[in-house]
Amino acid sequence: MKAKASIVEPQSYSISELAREFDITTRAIRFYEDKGLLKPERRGQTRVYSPEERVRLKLILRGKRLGFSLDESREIIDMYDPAHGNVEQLQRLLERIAQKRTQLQQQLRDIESLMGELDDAETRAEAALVKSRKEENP
Amino acid sequence: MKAKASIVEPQSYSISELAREFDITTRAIRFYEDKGLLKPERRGQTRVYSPEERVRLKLILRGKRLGFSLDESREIIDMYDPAHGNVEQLQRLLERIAQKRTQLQQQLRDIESLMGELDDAETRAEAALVKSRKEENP
DNA sequence: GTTTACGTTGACGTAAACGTAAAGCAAACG
DNA sequence: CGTTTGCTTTACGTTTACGTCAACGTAAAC
Repeated sequence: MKAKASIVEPQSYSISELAREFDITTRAIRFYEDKGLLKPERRGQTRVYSPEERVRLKLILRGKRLGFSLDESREIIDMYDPAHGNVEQLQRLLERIAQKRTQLQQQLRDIESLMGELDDAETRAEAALVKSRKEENP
Repeated sequence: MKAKASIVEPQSYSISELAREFDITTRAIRFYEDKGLLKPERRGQTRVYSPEERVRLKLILRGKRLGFSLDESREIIDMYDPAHGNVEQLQRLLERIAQKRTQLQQQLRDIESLMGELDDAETRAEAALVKSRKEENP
């Protein structure tokens, strides 16, 4: 029993719709296609994006937020699709998954420490602010 | 009562020592200096790095792991130093701290979801691997 | 005394990720 | 019918973050 909300997901998107939604340029979207990360259909000349393509775009942008290159994002996206068939490839896939996980764990640690330092910096800045206000209003 | 370990921290480092330690090139280190992220002293012509400069380098590299540009890393590093004096600057600093925190929280969410997806992908890949092995050894 | 190691300053090259016109087609509007 | 709107391809430009020589200095090692 899946209860869908009353907002129906569009079955297709234009390039400028996607650009507006994600606040990027159409140039960027075409660039991702050039690099093999997107493969929209064509209605004549014009690009038509399916909901699946839209998801791929979201994954690309999430990758960017995490500092991934487009090649890295492509690799990650490729991890979702069917199973790459043979044993060797599957083992390489499992290795890459493990590597990515390790990298993400490092990023988690980096974020934690940076968060702590931001807290400290904030504390000092607030203290300095109070002091600064006193000096300006003695 | 602080009990220091028996390993004494060097009081200074050469550029190639730092390059080896962090597995980067001396070219990169000089580049960071060009961009104003490092300011080593000089013994004659030669650069001499204090432990503090070494920490700054570590912060730069942590920034890179989080996908920050050098400009962003410089901003973050600048958040640590004395208090920038006047009220306006302190308020801008507090704003930037808040912004960075928001960004890091987004990164945390991104990592969480990606971690989950890696788990799924791993599960599927392992299943496909078992199946693939059976087919090769029927 | 010269090879070897390590350092220096240019200066040019390059890969990634787009930005920015330029020029053209195609439907839709007034 | 002309023009605005939206899309297309082609192509050169730009920024970031270094890589890669080249040519030179200095100092220890053989």
